[in-house]
Amino acid sequence: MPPIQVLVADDEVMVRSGIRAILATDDDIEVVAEAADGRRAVELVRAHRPHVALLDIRMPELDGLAAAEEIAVVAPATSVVVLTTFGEDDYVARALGGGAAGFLLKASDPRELITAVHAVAAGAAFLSPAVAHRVVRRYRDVGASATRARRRVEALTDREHDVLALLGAGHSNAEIAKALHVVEGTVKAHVSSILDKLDARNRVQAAIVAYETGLA
Amino acid sequence: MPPIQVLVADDEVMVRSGIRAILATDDDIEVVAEAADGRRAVELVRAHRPHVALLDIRMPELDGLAAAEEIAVVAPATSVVVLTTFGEDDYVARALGGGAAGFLLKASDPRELITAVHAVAAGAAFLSPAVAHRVVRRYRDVGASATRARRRVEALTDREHDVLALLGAGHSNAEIAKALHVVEGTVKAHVSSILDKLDARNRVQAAIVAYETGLA
DNA sequence: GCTTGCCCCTGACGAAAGTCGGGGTGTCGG
DNA sequence: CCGACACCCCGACTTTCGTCAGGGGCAAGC
Repeated sequence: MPPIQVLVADDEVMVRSGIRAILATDDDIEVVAEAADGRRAVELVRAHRPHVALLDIRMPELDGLAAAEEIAVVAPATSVVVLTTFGEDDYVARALGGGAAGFLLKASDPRELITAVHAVAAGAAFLSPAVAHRVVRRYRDVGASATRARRRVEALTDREHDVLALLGAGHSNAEIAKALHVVEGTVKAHVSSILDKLDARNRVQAAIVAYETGLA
Repeated sequence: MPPIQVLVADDEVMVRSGIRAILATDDDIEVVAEAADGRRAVELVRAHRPHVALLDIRMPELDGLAAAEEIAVVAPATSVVVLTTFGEDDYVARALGGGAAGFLLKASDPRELITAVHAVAAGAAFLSPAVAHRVVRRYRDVGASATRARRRVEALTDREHDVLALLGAGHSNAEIAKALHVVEGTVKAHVSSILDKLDARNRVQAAIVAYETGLA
């Protein structure tokens, strides 16, 4: 098969040549361009259409995150790997949200770099160990709690569902009553029943359940 | 370096030998054991301590998900890759939650299999393209709302933070008062101030903010 | 056709939440 | 030194919640 074409972007020459050297050890990878800032990286991606773009976050002009977002728009076929020193949570969220397929720490084993390039070139996601933990944990937490909560919510009647959805959005009983065209007393009774079924002691706990199931 | 030792578990012989054949093309990978069901897979992992365990989800005795969970406990050094036909959301959540580091679809390019083994052996996470989308999307959504909420929470004082955390967990003012060793009136005043700063009309809305920031 | 059970509705009443005004303390700039 | 300010604390008052004890409709089973 044809080699994987890669663009490398980092403001330090040393780092760029280091990455080049590492990637050179793999026959299937070819570095086709280098950029010292984010703006130039985007331009070169437009020109070369590489399979993979390796972007440092800390770069002048346009940082790696902003560059990743632009690349996702102007060259969606190019997979972006974001490279950084720290696995800061906000960075990870923004990188992945912005369309990056990989997130690699500079402290990683050089071989990970090669693996990551192969992975994202194939369309998969690759996350450095330290980063992977957080993403997976969060994914699991959200998924697990949602599943748990969903089971309890299934016991509710249709009307109670309606009430819970509004309750979970932070509405008062009076507001819910108006929305459902009943008097407040009715809503209170429904809420009472909901609390009972969800095993909640007050509406805040019920709201959390609603929130977890995506009702709110 | 020493080759990556791999265990392959699938109830069909054909699939196992197929995987073997694919992995054989990589010099750094060595299949050290095969299992036809989950129970046996766990036993063999205990015995061989391979670097990577490749588990099909659909297996007799113990399915791949349950096996992955057991392996995470009895042999945490072994990285698990879950292999399946469909990227069903519940499967992904359970697999990753159960400690799997990789999730691969059988429809994938065979080369992904090799890349995935390398990736998880290095401690990273590897997700098949289709699966990666979902995980990343969810991660981003959660992260985005958390970031938004976090900004508002920064305006709170230390004490208000404490109160919000307990409030978000569904505790009553009386309970919060007891926990913080103040009288209820004080807590109410704090809550009032929190509602003001968070632009919330009642404690449920405040709780949602707390929940989004991970305070609760 | 009657009972039993479930759902949706309602009003009254005690309990919790939220508002308001205010007191004490520490810190910072005039 | 002394406002001005921010934080934490408190109690009295009003509003909202949550519980309790029902009534009416509707469908399933005897």
